[in-house]
Order: sequence, then structure tokens, then C-alpha cells
Amino acid sequence: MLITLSQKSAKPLYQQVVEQIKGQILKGELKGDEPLPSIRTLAKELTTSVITVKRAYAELEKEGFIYTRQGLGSFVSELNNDEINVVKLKEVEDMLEDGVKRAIQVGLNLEEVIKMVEKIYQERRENK
Amino acid sequence: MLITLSQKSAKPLYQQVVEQIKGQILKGELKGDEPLPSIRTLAKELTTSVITVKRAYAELEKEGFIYTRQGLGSFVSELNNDEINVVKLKEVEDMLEDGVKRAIQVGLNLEEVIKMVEKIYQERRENK
Amino acid sequence: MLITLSQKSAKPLYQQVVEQIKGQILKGELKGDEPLPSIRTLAKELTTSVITVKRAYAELEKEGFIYTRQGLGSFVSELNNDEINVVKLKEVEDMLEDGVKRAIQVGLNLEEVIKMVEKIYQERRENK
Amino acid sequence: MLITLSQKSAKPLYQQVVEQIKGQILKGELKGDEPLPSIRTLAKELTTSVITVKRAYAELEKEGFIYTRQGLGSFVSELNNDEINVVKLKEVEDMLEDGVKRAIQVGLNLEEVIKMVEKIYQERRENK
DNA sequence: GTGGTCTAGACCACC
DNA sequence: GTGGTCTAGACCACG
Repeated sequence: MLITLSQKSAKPLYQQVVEQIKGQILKGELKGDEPLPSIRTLAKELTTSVITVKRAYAELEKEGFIYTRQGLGSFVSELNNDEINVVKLKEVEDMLEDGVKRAIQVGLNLEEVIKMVEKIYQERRENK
Repeated sequence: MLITLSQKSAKPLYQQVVEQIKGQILKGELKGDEPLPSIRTLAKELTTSVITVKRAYAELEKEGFIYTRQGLGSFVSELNNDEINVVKLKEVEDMLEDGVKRAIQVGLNLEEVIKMVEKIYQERRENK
Repeated sequence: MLITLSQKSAKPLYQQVVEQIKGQILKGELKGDEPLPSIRTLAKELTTSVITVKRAYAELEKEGFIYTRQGLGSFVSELNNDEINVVKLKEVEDMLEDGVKRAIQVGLNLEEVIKMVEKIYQERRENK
Repeated sequence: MLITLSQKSAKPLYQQVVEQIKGQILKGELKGDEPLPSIRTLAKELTTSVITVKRAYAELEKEGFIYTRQGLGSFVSELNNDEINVVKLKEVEDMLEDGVKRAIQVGLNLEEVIKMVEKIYQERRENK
């Protein structure tokens, strides 16, 4: 369970946790019914407050990625490949939407946007 | 001066104003030294508070897109085409970056991302 | 009576008028009892409002640089050389004070400030 | 965190706060990642409104001197020495420029200006 | 507890 | 009429 938090990021801490766990589930690193660390354990690991981790788990549960059993802890939901794919696409689509909207708003045409996406993709791919 | 505000949007009102005016400047719909509506006038039009519009104008001034003279009003700054282009690309690039990063993170390849961008672009273009 | 106004300057219009007339008096270009253009005339010349020029003249009168006679117009006050010199120094001193205060506040020493003043002086002297 | 406000000053309160905090950062009294007092705390200390302090912090953030995290507070940005020096000189230069311009305009020579700067510097240094 | 957004209303300076 | 500053107070998001 490797998660890294940045206090300097503009993103709230709880959301950083959500995104990273969700990412590991979508990539298949976390599989169905696998147990997650307890809220208190993870909070200690991340040297953050219990409340922050709690909120992250609540968010993940609300979105259906994990489930919680009283007294037992939290576990990864079982998702079949189709579901995972749908979620993946939806995730990325949502995040791209703002940028594309803005591109239209400032008058960029489709070719320019695609060229830019290619450039960003290559760059991120390399120095990753 | 067509600006539409959505109370439902997650984005703060003042930022919606900023983005739309900035967009119109970048598209060339608003040209150098053209006067913007007065703060009070625009506030009435948008049925929002004077302060919200004021904040938007202050933001635009800080970023150099407009200048304001007490007793006279606010005006569009003169930007040359190079400056406009740099800003345009930077704006959109920043907004696309998160989505592309996420796409890589969940294992989408470049073709899939581009296809998705094309789809979003067409959709947004139409129901605009 | 050469005065130039810039709508784009951060300085209020009436103050630009004040400064330029004051400057001409201090440099000796305008001499004692010399008549100034009427408020309406100057307003037309500068394509600005009567109220702006009126305010400038009022300011100049308050500071003792000009005097006004009902029905006759405004005239330059007679100042002897000593008075002029005192005013000159006071003027400049006031304007330099803010910068020097700031220099101290950010921890610049006297040598650095003087070097900077020399640089600015040379530059302004040349491209003037 | 020593800040003093003058209600009499022509400068707006929020700007006085900005200048003094900026000054402390440039002098190195406030270092990178050091936490600033919370908006509410500082407002109480200065017996001014929360909004005035907020505005000051917003300004400092826009200019890159501090960063703010919701729920955590505001912190000093890490700036390297080069950046600090450039900003320092630029700040002071801008503020001195008007005075020097005026000095040239009323016919003072460089020696006179420097003598005046020395005098002001000594005076301000003492009664500080 | 922290900051972020939005509101209403007052007073001043400038044109 | 314009914008600039300052105020008080409410509600929400984050830790």
C-alpha cells in the first residue's frame, strides 16, 4: 500500500488518498476482497489525521470501490473487467472535459488540441 | 457582453466571470482598449453582487488582461498576437494535463486518449 | 502651455495637470503674474472635462503656486528663488522617501541605494 | 510577526500588511514553509477586519510570496536567493523612479539627489 | 480550528 | 456616474 501525500499540493489530502487507491484498483494492483489497511494504521503511515483517511474511505465506499464490514475493516469491491473499463474511461473523460471545453472557448481547433494532447502524453510518459 | 453564470457549477461565480471574459479576449472578440461594462452594470445583468464582479475584474487586472481607471471604468489591455497565443496554449495545456496524467496512470494508450478527446470536442462543439 | 495627459497612467488626470504646471513654474518656464489659460480653454485643449482642470487649479492655488482673480482668471504666484528651491527639494524629497523607506525595509544598505539612484538617473537623463 | 498599521497613512490597510510581510520575507526574517499567523488571529492582533487580512494574504499569494492550504493555513514560499534579490531591487527601483524623474524635471543634478538620498536614509534609519 | 465564497452596505476619490 | 477601501456576517469545505 504505497501512498504519498503532499501538503503542498493544491488537492485536498483526502482526495489524494482517494485518487491513489482508486488508481491502484483500476490498474489491478488491488484485487477484489483484498483488505485495506485500517483507518488508524493508514493515518499513522501517512502521518495525517484519522479524520482525513476516514473521509477518503467514505468517498471510496460511496463510489463503490470498497466496502466496509463493522469490526472487520474495509475491503476492495469485486469489479469485473467491463466495469473497470467503464470507470476508467469515465474518470479520464471527466478530467479531460474541462480542458477541452476551455480549448473550444478560446478558439482552438481540434487538430491543435490533439497535437497538444500528444505532446503532453509523450512528456508525461517519459519523465514518469 | 454575453456572460452566463451557473449557480450549480462547482466553480465559484467570480471565476466563471473571469474565464468567460478571458476567453472572449483570447478569441479576439474583445479588443484592446475596449471598455468593459461597469461593475455595477454587469452585476445587475448577472443578478449577482457587485463584489463578485469586482473580484473578477480584480483578478483579470492582476493577470494583465484588463486595466482599470478610477472614475472611468475598466478596459481591455492591448495584447499582441504572440502573447495571446502563448497564454491560450498555456491555459489549455494546464487544464488537460491532469486528465492525461490520469489516463497514463490507469493504462490508456495514446490512441484511446485521442479518440476520447475527439468525442468530447465534437459533443461540446454541438450543444454549445 | 504644453501639457500632455495619459488616460492610461495610474495617476489621476487632475494630478497630471498639477504636476506639469508645478514643474514648469519650478523650472522657471512660467514666471510670476503670468496668466494661465482659462479653465475652459485648457479643458478643451486637453479634451478633458472642466471639472478636472478646475480641480487642478484649485490644488495649485491651495499650495500657493497660482492665484485666481474673479473675472480675470488665474495667474502664477511670484516666488523668489529661495522659495522655489525649498519647494523643489521638498517635492523631490517626498517622492524619494517612499523608495528609501522600502529599501531599508528590505535590507538594502546605503551604497546599494545610491548605486541604484545613479543608474536610474543616468537612464532617465539619456532617453529623456 | 511584528506588523504595525497606521490608520492615518494614505496607503490602504491591506497594502501595508502586504508590504510588511513581503519585506520580512525579502529580508529573510521569514523563511520558506514557515507558517504565517491565521487570518483570524492576525486580524485580531491588528484590530482590523478578517477581510482586510484575507485580502493581503490573497495578494501575497498571487505574487508568489506565500501559499495557502484550506484547513491548514498560509505558509511562506521557498524562494532562492537570486529570486529574492531580483525582487528586492525591482521593488525599490520602481519606487525610486518617480522621485528621480521629478528631480531631473525640476533641474537637480545627480550630486544633489544623492546627498538627499543619504540624508533621508540616515534619518529613517535612526527613528526606525 | 483553518481558509474560500458570497452577500449587503457604507464612505471616499475621481470624472 | 465610475472604481477603491473597509466593514460585518453567513455558509461551506478541509483537517
